[in-house]
Amino acid sequence: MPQGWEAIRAEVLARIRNRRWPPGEMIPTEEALALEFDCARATVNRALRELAQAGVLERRRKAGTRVALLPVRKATLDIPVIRQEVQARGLSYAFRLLLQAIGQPPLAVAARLGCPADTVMIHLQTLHLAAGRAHVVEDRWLNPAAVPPLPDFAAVSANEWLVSQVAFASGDIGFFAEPASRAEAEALSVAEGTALFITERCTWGVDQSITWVRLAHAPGYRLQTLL
Amino acid sequence: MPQGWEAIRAEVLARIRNRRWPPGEMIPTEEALALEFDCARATVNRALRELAQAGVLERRRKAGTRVALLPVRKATLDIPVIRQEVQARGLSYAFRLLLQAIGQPPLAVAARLGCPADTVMIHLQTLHLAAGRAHVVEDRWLNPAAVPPLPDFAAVSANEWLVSQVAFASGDIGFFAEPASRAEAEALSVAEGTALFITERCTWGVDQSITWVRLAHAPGYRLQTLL
DNA sequence: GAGGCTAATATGTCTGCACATAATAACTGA
DNA sequence: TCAGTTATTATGTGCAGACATATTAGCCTC
Repeated sequence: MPQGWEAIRAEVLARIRNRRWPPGEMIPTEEALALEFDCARATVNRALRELAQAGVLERRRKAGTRVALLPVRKATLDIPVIRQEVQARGLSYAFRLLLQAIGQPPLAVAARLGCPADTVMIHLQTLHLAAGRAHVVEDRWLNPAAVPPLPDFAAVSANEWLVSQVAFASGDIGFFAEPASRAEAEALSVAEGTALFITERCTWGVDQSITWVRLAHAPGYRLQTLL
Repeated sequence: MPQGWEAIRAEVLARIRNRRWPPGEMIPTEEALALEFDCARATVNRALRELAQAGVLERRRKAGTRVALLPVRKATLDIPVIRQEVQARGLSYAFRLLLQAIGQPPLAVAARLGCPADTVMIHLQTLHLAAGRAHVVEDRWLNPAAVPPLPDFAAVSANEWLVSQVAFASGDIGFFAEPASRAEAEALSVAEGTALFITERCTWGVDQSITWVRLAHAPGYRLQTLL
């Protein structure tokens, strides 16, 4: 007899996995399960809620709970600060500010951030090093109106400063592959056109855009997570 | 005065965002917040638990709750069946079975799955089409001992059949960029060496490996999610 | 001081109950 | 028969209280 909501979650998951409750099937009500497991309905609710959040169950009021037909697996990615990511692998971290300038961003960037094309922004390029070798090139456009007075970006990386200093309301992130541009190739010491893993991120405050950033990872980089 | 755990979550988040509770700071105890918000401690608990799960708060028994110093952003990716992903974009879906064979997998694949190098597995290669154009090349090794009798993979894509027919206990997924191999280039109708976005996935049952799969996405593919 | 025991405390979980909410099922009348 | 209304029902949320558990802070001994 399972006890505790985690045990109940495990038991329910086991019944799904061994097909006692096959995909698409309705499972008993919370009340019935509470009776079977001899616990409060709230406990069953907690367990089933977690499974629904993981995409294993589908729940609807009144209709009840069913095993998901095509379980949409959900993977959770951690998006750490680059320094943490490098140091977590036991490598030493360093960075070099390649460029700090002021100007109008490319149209694509302004459009993506949803701000006027003639907005003047801060342009930063930073090279992040892991164990002394080029790891990531960061290309960033930053809306000066959205952030507090700037620090010295040669002393603190924009990547890290923003995360700890500027709260954002919403954002999105995309991953794709692209051949290395000439500048990226040079910064990463690879041949132009090399396949690079790119991360592109936009963040917005409540009523204004904050920053757009593109991270070009050195070959061999792999974004990995458990299912 | 907020009411309901979602309102409390929003209020707490607002206080963090506007720096009334700055990063690293301890926030009041659940009991104190329950008093302030005039609700039960369980309600506050629910709100804070969700924020902790999102990486915004760090909680430890007895020590209390503090605002995360470097909020590890967590992004949740949906890993849908390819057919669903294509159709969700309003494109027609089709697939072609390129290869079905039996043999020993490459050493790297066997090692990654953690099974003996001489295990005989099923090798499948499938081309997935979106709106009639090459979208993804799927290269899969499947452990026949782990799955029920096989269907006709020319009629049902392995990608979809597995998800709905075979339960797995654990798995991992990785993303990276790689130049197109000759075979991939041919299947996707691109030049050899083109930068491709690769998804690689392993899944295991309770006591045996199930499958290893590598998806090579056509140029332009972008894995996107909200933060 | 250093090391180890003890008490205090914030969070984690559970219970039993209540009411809210959404969605289906049953019923009703034209 | 069908549209519209009402009743039913499973989940969603809330409350108050209790005990469990992990950790810290303080104390005590050496």
